[in-house]
Amino acid sequence: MSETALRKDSQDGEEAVEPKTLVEAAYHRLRKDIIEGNLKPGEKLRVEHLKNHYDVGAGTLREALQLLMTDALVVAQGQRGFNVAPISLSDFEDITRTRVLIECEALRQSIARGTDEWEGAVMAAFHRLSRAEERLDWKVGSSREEWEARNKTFHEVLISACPSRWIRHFQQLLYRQSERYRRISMHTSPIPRDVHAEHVKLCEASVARDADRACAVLTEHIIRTLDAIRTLPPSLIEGDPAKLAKVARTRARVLETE
Amino acid sequence: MSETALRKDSQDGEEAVEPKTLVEAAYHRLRKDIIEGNLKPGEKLRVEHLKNHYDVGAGTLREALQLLMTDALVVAQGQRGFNVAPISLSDFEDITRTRVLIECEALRQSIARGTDEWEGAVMAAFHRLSRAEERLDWKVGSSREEWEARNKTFHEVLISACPSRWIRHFQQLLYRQSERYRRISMHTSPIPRDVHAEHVKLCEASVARDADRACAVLTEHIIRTLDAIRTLPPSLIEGDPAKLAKVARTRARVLETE
DNA sequence: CAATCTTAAAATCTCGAGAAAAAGTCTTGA
DNA sequence: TCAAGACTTTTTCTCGAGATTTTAAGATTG
Repeated sequence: MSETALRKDSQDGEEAVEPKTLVEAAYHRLRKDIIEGNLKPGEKLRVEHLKNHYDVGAGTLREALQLLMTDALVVAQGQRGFNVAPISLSDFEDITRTRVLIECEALRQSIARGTDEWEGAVMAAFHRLSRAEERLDWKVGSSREEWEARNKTFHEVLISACPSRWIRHFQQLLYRQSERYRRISMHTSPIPRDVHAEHVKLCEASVARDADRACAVLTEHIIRTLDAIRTLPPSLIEGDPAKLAKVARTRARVLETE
Repeated sequence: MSETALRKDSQDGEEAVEPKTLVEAAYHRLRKDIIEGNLKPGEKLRVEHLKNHYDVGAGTLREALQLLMTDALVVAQGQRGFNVAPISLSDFEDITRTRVLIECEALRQSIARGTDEWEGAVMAAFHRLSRAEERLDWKVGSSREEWEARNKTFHEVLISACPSRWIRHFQQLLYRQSERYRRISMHTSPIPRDVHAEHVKLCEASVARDADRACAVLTEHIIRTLDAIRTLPPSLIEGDPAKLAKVARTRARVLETE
């Protein structure tokens, strides 16, 4: 159904289980399109058009949409259908701050209760991430996707020893949200940070069981993405209602004629 | 749709807006029944039977169920339908600990950024809660419900000055979860704590802008409910699958013949 | 020209029926 | 007595069509 920590099929590190139902499949495809920006923030999601594009019935698509509300990637109001959740700088600031709170707590718990096996998993994930970072070319999509996946895995493994299901659930929610913003910064931001150095320090501090230092590094790490977004032109981030409506209209026509 | 902080219709303190659609109505009724325990934890939710009871179509009920997954009150797996989210002592411990983290952060932010108007609202909510506590009789349902509502409002107002939508969202999620457990302790627990004294201290510290003390009191306050649950016989809390299946069966028949 | 009312179009919401899957039941055999 | 397999029943999942509401456009009036 979803890989959220509160649900049962969540122990996969990299890839989720096979969707068993059309609703799940549509849910995953929609989520991907929203996070990757194929469906723009604030855009109206017309069931009539989308059902053709995703090859499912109207009711099925509606259910997938309802499911996406769980991740706060889709919003709905009364009798006026669904919209992609809008984005804004203030929202991203909120997400970032809250993520610092949640993820640091998760890391603290993980460091406190992690076993040797956990340390090994951290080292392994770090190593795989390092390899991906070595051959990372921002202009090549596949390379970027590989890094993205391994980065996610690394952060997940770091807090995998956190025993709290709710903390992990919130972490996933916020990470997924921030993914949307990171996409924007990756496509446009010209300042390549030394993420590798940050990962090194984070890995070291964690395995050394220095919770305070690890959290400090992690906080820095998370906040830097916020700074990268802050330098972007506001037009990319702000959800101008008029512009969004136009985008939604044109997009709908495109999907219609496909 | 729901009063979650992330959605738009959330500024009502006491009662939500009128449901504009059948899905919303079914969602609210189902949520009420789950929180109040009319639908037992772990119980199977058969669409075929429930749609009669709630007087909606099958698809409509399915959508309401999907929506309830947002609040983690309903779980679903693959092709095997929906279940009420099970409960357990360890889950409640997790909820409580996470709630302490979230709610303290919310209170800190609220105390830091609250205006005089906020102080006034806190005093007002506290006063109304005190009145309800004066005439609180645990054996009278209406009195208990009044207290429950005002208690919720008081805690909501306390953190209403917290500017973070996500923190407020998580707070509502966790509060709603804990409501299920509190119901159990209220119906059976014989140890009436002096909640009023706790509320007094909490209110005083908050208005005095003493964040550290307020959080300490709040932490105590939240954890005490956990202690109350801990004294209960495990049978009330544990979700025995076999027993639950039986309960589900009989309950389904009851609904069917109604 | 702006504002309001009327009319037409599009989109949402809702329902019931049919296909696919799971669970339950019964028979058969060791 | 227990286990395995085939059959039946129940339940879930999916789809398309009709009713209701929102949105857009056009006409009318001050």
